[in-house]
Amino acid sequence: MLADDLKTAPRDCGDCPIRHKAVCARCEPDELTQLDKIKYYRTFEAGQTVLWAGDHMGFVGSVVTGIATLTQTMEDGRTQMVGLLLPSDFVGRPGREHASYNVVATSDLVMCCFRRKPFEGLMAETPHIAQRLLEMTLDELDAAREWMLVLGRKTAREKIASLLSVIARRNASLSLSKAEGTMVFDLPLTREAMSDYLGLTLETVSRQISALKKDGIIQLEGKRHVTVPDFDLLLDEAGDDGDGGMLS
Amino acid sequence: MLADDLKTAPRDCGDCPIRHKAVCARCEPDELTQLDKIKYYRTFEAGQTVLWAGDHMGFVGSVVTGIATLTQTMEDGRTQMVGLLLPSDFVGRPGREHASYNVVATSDLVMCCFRRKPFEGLMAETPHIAQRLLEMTLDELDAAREWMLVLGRKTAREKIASLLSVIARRNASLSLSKAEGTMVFDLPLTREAMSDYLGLTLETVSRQISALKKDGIIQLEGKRHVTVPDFDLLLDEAGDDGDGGMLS
DNA sequence: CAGGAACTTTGACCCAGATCAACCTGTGGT
DNA sequence: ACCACAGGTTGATCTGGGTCAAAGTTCCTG
Repeated sequence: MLADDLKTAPRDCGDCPIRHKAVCARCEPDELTQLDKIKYYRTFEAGQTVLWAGDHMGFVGSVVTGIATLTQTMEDGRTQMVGLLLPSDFVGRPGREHASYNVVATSDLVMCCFRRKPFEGLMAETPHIAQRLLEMTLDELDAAREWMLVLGRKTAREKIASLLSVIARRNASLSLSKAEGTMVFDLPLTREAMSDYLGLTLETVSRQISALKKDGIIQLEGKRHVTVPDFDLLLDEAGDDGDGGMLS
Repeated sequence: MLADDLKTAPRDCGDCPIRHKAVCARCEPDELTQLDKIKYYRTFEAGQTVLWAGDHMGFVGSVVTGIATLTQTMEDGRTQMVGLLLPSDFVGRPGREHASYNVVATSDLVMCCFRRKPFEGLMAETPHIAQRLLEMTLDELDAAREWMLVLGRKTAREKIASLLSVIARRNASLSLSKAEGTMVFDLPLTREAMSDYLGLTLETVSRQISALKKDGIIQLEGKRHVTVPDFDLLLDEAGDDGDGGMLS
């Protein structure tokens, strides 16, 4: 299965599914050629740790397919997820020797990696890369701040509804459809991972999901497959104002 | 008093107290001349709102002196601080028409503003500005993620100790001294602002500060002047591992 | 197809922090 | 000098979500 992934991993940037969204999105063909020289693919199985906080980082890179989590842990084991890495998201910080967070593959994962030193050199010469990275970092900062409101001020039910609406909205944008009306998707996270994202216990996550189901806000088939009959109802439960946080 | 601030505001970038830390830190003299053409100073009194979320933003800029807060509010009034803006911190997002957060001056405030459109143009031509902004944004993202752990997983006492240690550490870095041993500083925030930062009520903030005082972790003169006899003890209370989060 | 292991749900109980309320303290205005 | 008021403290009580415990589901693996 890993061998399969390696075989099906894009060899050519032209075929790459994240070509227009990743850190290389703005690159011209010649810049892409440069990047191509220092890139290589790595695959990870679901559950595998990509990086431990404090590890030396020889590379930076982009998630091509699959999902990974960025987590921080206290000595006594309390864990907080601080980022959810989806296809096109960037891992690592140019100029930084050591990883700041744990990166764990939640599903099978393919990453497009660049050796760090050459990448930093390329970044200094190629404004298109730095520009795109700035834009992506600003987006991540907005997402992190949005999440601070969720963590600091929302109730357990609102937290769950917020997470579901984020996942639903992202799924819609992948399939190029609007975030409205009936929506169907699969949860990419276990109850425990959700609890780490939301600053709750897994029992509370389970209870609140059951409650939303009972109230008809969502429907469940199995543990992971979710149907949202009316997206606006879900947004009401999340306590967000109407606009859905889409500012520009 | 406002007139005073205006008079004492630096007219020349050479004298500017944030020259080596702000978004202009990397600029060459000629680049600085360009920036100088589109810059102007604005002052705000303590308590004044600099920007409302959703406002049209005609400018971006840097905090020169004073302190401001970045907050997000839900319709029912629940408020979460998502950033604390200190001298040299940047306000606004290039390319974004409207403010995403409320910006409120916590103390009297002087800002160095740039008209947004010309600034965006300059950024495209001057890699030094974009480079520095990327670096600053990555630092803010790290700070936001650190705060997600505080909000999601720490107890009230740990939250207070975390906030105090952040403030103490920052004060130390301003006075170029090490963060260790006995430290003395003033709280730049009201109890209510602290509660908005930490996702607590102001009563809980007050109680936990009293508890830390009773336990000898801190001493108080008046409401704002804090003495930390042993910084390591405070860090223990914050639940942080020894390293203090200084990764690079 | 039995036996696990990982994940999930549900119930009973408890407690940290919220809420409601009273009072204290310092500062500026008239 | 007095008052008003913003900011802060402290007490009493309540409750949302945590903790502990048990059992149900799904999916492997032998």
